[in-house]
Amino acid sequence: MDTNEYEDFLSNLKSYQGNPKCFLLQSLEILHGKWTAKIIFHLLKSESMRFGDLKKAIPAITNTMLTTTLRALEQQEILNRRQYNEIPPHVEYFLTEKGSALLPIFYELWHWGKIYPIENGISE
Amino acid sequence: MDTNEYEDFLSNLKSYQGNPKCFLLQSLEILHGKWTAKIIFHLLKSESMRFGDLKKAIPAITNTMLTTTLRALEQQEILNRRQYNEIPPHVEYFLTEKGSALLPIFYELWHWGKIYPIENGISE
DNA sequence: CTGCATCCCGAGGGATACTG
DNA sequence: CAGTATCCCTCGGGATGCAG
Repeated sequence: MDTNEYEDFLSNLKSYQGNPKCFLLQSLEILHGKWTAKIIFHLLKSESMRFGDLKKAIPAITNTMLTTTLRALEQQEILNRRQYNEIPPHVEYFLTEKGSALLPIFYELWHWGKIYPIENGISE
Repeated sequence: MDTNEYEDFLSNLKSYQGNPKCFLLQSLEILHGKWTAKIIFHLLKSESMRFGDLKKAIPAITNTMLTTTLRALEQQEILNRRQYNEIPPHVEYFLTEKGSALLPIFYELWHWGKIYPIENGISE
């Protein structure tokens, strides 16, 4: 973690006066969907995954939601779609640089959750 | 950022095989509400705030949602409620240690959003 | 000032079946 | 294999009014 950068953040935080361009809250919107984080999570550890791989990794997700979420993430340039023109179809999804840069956020979330575990554990 | 801790995280990430106790995704649930992050955000910079202060800081929120979100955060021990038995009523909200520990997550979100700004800026 | 009660709405998400 | 097409429904959130 860059110390100067961190100071910058703190001073920005303190001086915030309702500024609409708030990086922080915008970033959070990226992760808002029910499945968004799970998909990014699996792509962070696997370089690239096919549609079916993601379905296997996240059994509860439906085709519709997987497609919808993937499309949304693609549009936000979090991930890319690589299509091989074969029969049967073969499509791979992988994080962009922007998507991979989410790793530190995931680390901090993990770290926080480890220190302050949730009592009412989430079942699924 | 602790390097050993980070290595731990990476190895956990790689070896994840559908483990239901996923700190990462549980932590994310904390921030899911529409107003949750905004409230924490304002408390991070102000030590303590009254109900009315939060309403002024987040004009778009309704009484109902402010109350609901505050109660939820209180139950999760993110913040505490201090009530002064005065007329008129006087209540203050402030982050717990657990709540304050969210700061690094907010820093990383801010940092990421600064590097990769969102084109279709969020209006409000 | 700080909230609760009530009623209401729509978007986000789910189920199922079908296709190139 | 990798999706579309439809239809359906829950529930998170909004509006308004009242109360201690």
